[in-house]
Amino acid sequence: MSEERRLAVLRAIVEDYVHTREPVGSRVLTERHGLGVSPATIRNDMAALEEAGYIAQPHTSAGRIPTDKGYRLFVDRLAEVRPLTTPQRRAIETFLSEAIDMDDVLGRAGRLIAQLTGQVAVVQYPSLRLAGLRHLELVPVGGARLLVVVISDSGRVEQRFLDVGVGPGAEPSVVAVDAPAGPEPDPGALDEGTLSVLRARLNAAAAGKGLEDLPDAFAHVVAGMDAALAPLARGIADLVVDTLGAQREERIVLAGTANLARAEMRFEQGLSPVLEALEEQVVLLGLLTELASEPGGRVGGGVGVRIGHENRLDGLAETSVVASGYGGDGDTVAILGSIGPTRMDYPGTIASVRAVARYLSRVLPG
Amino acid sequence: MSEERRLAVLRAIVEDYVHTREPVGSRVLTERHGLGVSPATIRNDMAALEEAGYIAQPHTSAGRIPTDKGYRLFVDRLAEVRPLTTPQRRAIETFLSEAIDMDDVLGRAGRLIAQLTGQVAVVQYPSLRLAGLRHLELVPVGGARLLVVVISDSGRVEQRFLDVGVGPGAEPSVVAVDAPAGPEPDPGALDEGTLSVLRARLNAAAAGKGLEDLPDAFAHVVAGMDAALAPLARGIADLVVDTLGAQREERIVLAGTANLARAEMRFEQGLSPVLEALEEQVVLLGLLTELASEPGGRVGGGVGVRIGHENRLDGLAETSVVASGYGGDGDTVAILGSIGPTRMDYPGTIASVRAVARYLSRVLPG
DNA sequence: GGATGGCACTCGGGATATGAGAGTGCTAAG
DNA sequence: CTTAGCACTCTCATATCCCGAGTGCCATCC
Repeated sequence: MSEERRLAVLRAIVEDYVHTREPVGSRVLTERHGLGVSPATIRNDMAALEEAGYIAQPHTSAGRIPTDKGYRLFVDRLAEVRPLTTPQRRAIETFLSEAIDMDDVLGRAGRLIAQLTGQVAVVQYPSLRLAGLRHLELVPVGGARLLVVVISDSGRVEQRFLDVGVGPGAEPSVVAVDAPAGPEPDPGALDEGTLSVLRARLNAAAAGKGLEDLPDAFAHVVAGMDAALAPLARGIADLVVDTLGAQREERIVLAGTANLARAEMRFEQGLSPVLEALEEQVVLLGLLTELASEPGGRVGGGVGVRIGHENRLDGLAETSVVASGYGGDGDTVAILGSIGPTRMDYPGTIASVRAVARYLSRVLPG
Repeated sequence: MSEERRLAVLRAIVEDYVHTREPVGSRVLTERHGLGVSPATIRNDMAALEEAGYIAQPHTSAGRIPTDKGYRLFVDRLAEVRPLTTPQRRAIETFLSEAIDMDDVLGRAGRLIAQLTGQVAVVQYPSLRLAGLRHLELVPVGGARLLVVVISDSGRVEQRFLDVGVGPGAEPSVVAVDAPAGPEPDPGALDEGTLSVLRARLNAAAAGKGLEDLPDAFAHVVAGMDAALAPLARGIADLVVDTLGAQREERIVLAGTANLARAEMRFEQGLSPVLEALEEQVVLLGLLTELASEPGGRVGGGVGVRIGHENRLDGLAETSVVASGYGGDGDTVAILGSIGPTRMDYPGTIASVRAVARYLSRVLPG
């Protein structure tokens, strides 16, 4: 009862099950994989594997299927890395290099992963790097609202609404819903001249400053201002600092949700829980972050794998997540990955995720 | 065999079927709706309605279900408008007014519609209004790429990558994939000084100009430039004009896809075709545009309804789309809507879509 | 001691039969 | 024009059966 053969049996079970989607019995195991022993022998090994919790049978007298634990062993020790083919790599590079802007890059990355893996892809927007302010633009928009556009040195662009006339702070209060449509005579300080002054002073104050120096620089500007303008200036300054300092970016893009409905993806519980989990972007984001940052459960190349119940989310109990960080200079600024049934092609998925992550890291603004 | 009663029967069939999701027979029709006649009478009416193509029976001796044509008649002439309750309106306003920026507004609008209708929501990003250039920012990003940020007078912000060192034009060519990661010594004209000059001149040239005057203004700048810089300047100028002039914005956001998997939504063909159709954003966008712009097939308040096969998309043959334009000053700048099974609550869906569209129109930068 | 062949046993799932119920169309009468 | 009665049709749910795949165990062999 050699240990190696038992592992070989487990690998064969995983590969066969992933391929056929049906519980695999001792007979087909000996036939389809060159194990060189009889079904009876395999049965003994399978009994041992089941005892150890690596495989299970859906019901008595059916074939065996791998458990989460079995997949885990497979991923950690048995899976052979299967690098992408050169044409595949080339296709990735071509497709991504055609992107027109950042949104497009991430959208394409998602579609790419979805297509390569046949599963759902999830791509997190890169967090705003801690970087200086490159330009601040103020645009008045309908009513008493101001659009504050922040462009950082690293090339990130963020927009925020600011309700004027109310107190400063990042949380705008409820806008008056009864206000007539269209621009109205500005009650306060929204005329172009004022805005120009504000914009010029704030930009000048921020020029060349690092993020840590911004609050002081802005405070100076605010202090040297008319009493009438000071509150507005302070509101803007706070908003900018807040925006630049916000570490995590909450947006993620999904792609390939249609793959969930494909016949290959029969989930026991149906796909409602999965779809619901995918819509809980905040939770999903937490999962990804956790996954990318934990030292354990990772395979080569910075790719992390969470299998079945290892995901805390109930909705993803029947799925596995393969994710990798990506980012400009080797440090992870965001995460992207693929989500599919636990019965997935792990080597292929890992290779695809890694390839796209690497390419993104290379091409993204550092 | 009064005409009104026949229509009443049709209305009752639609309402009952929408409610119970089961073919409705003559008996329950008389019981649940106060029609005041016997089942036999109803049967005669139903025979006539079937003859006219408004209803059909899934198989002999089952109840009747409305056809697309039947729904159409219902929507056009029989549906009673059912305005939202005041608390509902208030919830919409509160939830949307908490949005932090444009992305957030549209995301919230989508989730709102999805939740109100229990269906899939689709929200198109507003097209870039034809407006002047407010500010142009140039940020060098890793390698030979330039990030061009365009802020228009109307508050729209667009970002585009531009590969430098290659010809001008909006289509960047394939970036060299073998380039080492990280910033490299700029081969051409990407140093800060040069960029400052370019930015200053281009911004100055554009100040106060309308969109139509931009090309000329930029051409002047380019003409007065060093031969070394002229190509880059022209590249940027072209990109900006192209970006501002692009009429249609391709992005849309979806929300509530999880609703598709709910038990209430059993589609004959399964949901694969639906999910696939939803992923074809370009086609979907075409559908929405068409829907919002056609004069026919609209009900009150600018809301358009497409029922079943009226959608050209095969994947949406079993679904109806309820959509409305929205936009700042009464003119439609983008579209939003809800997609669900043809057997949907039309009055409720129409009311929800209209309410959100109206609120967005009122609150969005004009 | 591990590998193998034989064998009785279990169980899921497909095919078939059956019956109940809902609904219809038609006809004749009010 | 409406209504009651009636024979007919068809779906769906239930029950039953049977086949085959697969197992566990035991005796045997190398």
